[in-house]
Amino acid sequence: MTKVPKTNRGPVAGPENRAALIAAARAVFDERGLDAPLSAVARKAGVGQGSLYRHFPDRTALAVAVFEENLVELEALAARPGSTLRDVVDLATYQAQGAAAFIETIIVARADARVQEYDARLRAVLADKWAQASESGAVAPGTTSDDLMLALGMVAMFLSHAPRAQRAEIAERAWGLLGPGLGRLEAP
Amino acid sequence: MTKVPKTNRGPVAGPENRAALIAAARAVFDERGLDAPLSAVARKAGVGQGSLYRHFPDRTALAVAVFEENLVELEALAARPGSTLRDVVDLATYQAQGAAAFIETIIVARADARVQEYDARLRAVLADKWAQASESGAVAPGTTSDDLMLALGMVAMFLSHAPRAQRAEIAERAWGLLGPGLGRLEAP
Amino acid sequence: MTKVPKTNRGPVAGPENRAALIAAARAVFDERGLDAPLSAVARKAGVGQGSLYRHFPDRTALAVAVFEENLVELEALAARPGSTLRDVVDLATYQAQGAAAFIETIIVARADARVQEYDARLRAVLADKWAQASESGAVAPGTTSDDLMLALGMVAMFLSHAPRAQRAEIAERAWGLLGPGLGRLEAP
Amino acid sequence: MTKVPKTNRGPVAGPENRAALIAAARAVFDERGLDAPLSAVARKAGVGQGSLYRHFPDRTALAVAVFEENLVELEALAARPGSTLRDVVDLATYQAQGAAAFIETIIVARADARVQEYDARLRAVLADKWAQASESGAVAPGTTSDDLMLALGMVAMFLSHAPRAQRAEIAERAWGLLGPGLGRLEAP
DNA sequence: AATGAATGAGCGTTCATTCAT
DNA sequence: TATGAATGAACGCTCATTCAT
Repeated sequence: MTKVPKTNRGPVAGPENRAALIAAARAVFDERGLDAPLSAVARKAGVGQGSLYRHFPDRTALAVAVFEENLVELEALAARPGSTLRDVVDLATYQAQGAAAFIETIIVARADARVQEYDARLRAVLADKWAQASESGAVAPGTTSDDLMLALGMVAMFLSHAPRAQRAEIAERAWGLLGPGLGRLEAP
Repeated sequence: MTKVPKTNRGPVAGPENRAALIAAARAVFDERGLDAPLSAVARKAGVGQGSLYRHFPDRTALAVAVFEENLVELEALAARPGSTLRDVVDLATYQAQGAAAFIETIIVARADARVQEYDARLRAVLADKWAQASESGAVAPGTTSDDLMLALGMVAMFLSHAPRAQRAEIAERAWGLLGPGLGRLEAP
Repeated sequence: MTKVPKTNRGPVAGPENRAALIAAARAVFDERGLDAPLSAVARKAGVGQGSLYRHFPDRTALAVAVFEENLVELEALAARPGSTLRDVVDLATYQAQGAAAFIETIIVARADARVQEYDARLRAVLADKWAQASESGAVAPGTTSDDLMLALGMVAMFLSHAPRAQRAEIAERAWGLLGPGLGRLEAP
Repeated sequence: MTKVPKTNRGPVAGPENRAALIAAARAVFDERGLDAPLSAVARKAGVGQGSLYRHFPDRTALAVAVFEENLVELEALAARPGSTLRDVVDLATYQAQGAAAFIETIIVARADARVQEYDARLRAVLADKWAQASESGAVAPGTTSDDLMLALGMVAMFLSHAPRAQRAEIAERAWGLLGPGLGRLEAP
């Protein structure tokens, strides 16, 4: 008559669960749309509802976590010696396509502290790279890295509601239109 | 189980109610966000739930009605002799600021027949005006009116989630970035 | 600017509408199930909601009307010289198959005065014919016309929820089981 | 927007709730008719709406649960050495009187997989007992256990809409009529 | 620390019924 | 007299959130 609890692997499971939840969220929201029930994420991650809440108290926390994963990649690329501003923009665009379902969440919650922190970090990466490109004359005169943030925001926002299959093409066309206004972006 | 309705002003109330509902929807969604309860719209319009559903069976119908109101204005402007493509784009941008809360609804429902009809009408207005502007060399070489649709879509989508107070400034900056890629847009 | 009311053919339309409504009710309830909206009946009959209500203030009124149409036929058959009790039962069974969707309504509303009046008339027809059959020894000893009412009720009730395509076969099997308990029912 | 639930007795309440819901359903549907609101069942069971839906996602699930409770009893009786087919039929008839409000639900949903499974189990019990009775010559020649299923269906369906107080008497009269067609049903 | 059943407010939607025209 | 838009209570259902285990 001894009870056999399903599993409770103790503290070690924490980080694993966190990662599993992020991956599950990417999959679930991409498949079932932005307002899929959070319970579906927990189920997909093989984790209880309560654990989801412990790690991510709301949708915004989940979205920020996804973008932070992406941001780490982006910062790494930016730090790589030969990388250009254009490379960074291209990666960000590519990431947006894979995190489309979270974009709106983060835009809506732009006043949230966690989002603002993320935003500042992204802004810093771009500003830094922009300064480099600027020295090489690779940006349009009279523009700033804020313009690039705006452009990226527009592209990301538009991609966020595009059918997955068309995202790449749309992104290319969109940057085609924005290119002349921003500059080459390719530092030598 | 007998119902005692407060008032029933009869069928004449129909068109009035329709207009009241659209106005209420503009107000409610703008104040309370895109997923304000439809019941709030009915209440604000001073109309029963059932009447809301008779006029607008779903959110998309409401959004399309708002955009169709706007489109009539836009078609009138486009038909006015001296008007330029830029005038049309400016009006569309201005309208988007006032209908921000409906933009996402219509983008999400892009496969819906009612939306597609609206989309075709808008596309026609722009294509027509684009052809004029093209003759005067007011558009960037190699671009088409589809590029303008994309640009308008991006701007509108981005405005849709911007705080009302910043929309005008954002729109201006956005078109500033898109201008070089599209052309002057001002037919002589 | 003269208003053109759809149609209002005056009092003459009354009886026509009544018949159209009954026919529409048969069709609609048979297709869409017992709880199809009454508005669908009005629409199918090409008649306003209000007119439906004038003629038939509730579902029961509609059901009773259908059964009264049937009852007229049944009384005519019963009055025809050579007809046997079995003929009457067969016709009633056949009618039940065509009015299946109304049977439950009438059973549920058995306490309603209109239903009781219908019930009494049906009972009278059967009792009369039963008396005839009884003289010829065509009914099982110890049974009464009340037993026949019960049997008919059971068959009708069961048919009321059977798929249309199986009703005839079910009816036959059912009477096959009930036959020995009731008697031949065929007066010479 | 924080919720303050009255109580949450935790997972242990699960099985208790399930039983309470079935009991509540029996009571509520019997008192208030077949289409009593499900919320009334939840309230009577002292359980949240969501819990009702977790246990029984629709009316059919509730009806099947009730009949399965009954079926367990029936199978037990059938397995008892001295029991006759008639005993089984009598118990089923008795059970139908207590579950009257669910009968129609189950008949209407006859295509549902859960109902079909129940149906198959019931059919099996009757077929088994029928075979026994058949050996003793207790069934009418030319009939099969399918005829018994039909008869039981008719009786149950008719009972389902009979006033509680009259059910026992009606059942007796009904089987009185059906008896001669089916046989004695009493194995020695 | 993890689980997942329980909770219940709130949503969209339906439809019997009324009544100005 | 006929029309059909207006009404609004009530339903089924979902899901973010809590908390006993």
